Amino acid sequence: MSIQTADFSPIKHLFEPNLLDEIQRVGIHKKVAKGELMIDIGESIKHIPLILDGVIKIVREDDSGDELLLYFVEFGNTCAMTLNCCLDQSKSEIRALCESDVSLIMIPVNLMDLWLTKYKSWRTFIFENFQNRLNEMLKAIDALTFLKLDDRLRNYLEEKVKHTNDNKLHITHLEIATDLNSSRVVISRLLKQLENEGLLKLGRNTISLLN
DNA sequence: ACATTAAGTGATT
DNA sequence: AATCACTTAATGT
Repeated sequence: MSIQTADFSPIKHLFEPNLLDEIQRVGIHKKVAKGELMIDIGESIKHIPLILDGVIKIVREDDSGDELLLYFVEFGNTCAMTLNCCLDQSKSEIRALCESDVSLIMIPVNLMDLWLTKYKSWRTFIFENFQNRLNEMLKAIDALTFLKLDDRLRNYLEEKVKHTNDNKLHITHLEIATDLNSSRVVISRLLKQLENEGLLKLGRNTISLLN
């Protein structure tokens, strides 16, 4: 996939013209299909992803191999954890999966430092990203420690709907359970409860949010 | 028709 | 809230 076919409009306003030129020259445009693994835990990072379109989900894994959803990354953003890894050349602490089809630009890591001194808009972009991610992370921690599972489930569903622009979600109870690091049975019961409260409608492989 | 996968249920910790 | 041990229902081959 050549860089020329990439639609830059989502990030156009973020960077100064000179930088945009350079991004166009050195960036590699990639399209990744829904469900694909982008970065796995332990992988070293050679490129910084700039997301043009789509949503990526960032998960953490515990010792027993259970996944826990940390947050989503949308267009015009980068994953701060990735940036983190780039800075000290360490291995990835997280796993990145495509929540939808994703279109992105890969920037070689070595340019990251250079651009920090060279372009003001790049600095702003990086700092803002760190800020955003830090906030997202705080939200994730809050949810984890202060919210009961049924509240977390509700948040989760809301966020899903926001990302897909469709209040009919195509997802299984098991998938939700692994995202929230819970068990399928519990999720099924909570969902049933929400259905009885009239908040949603359940089907096989689908959950329809009502309002 | 049979096997596989998703979802529902009661009991137990 | 989690786990077990089922059952039932929907789908794929």
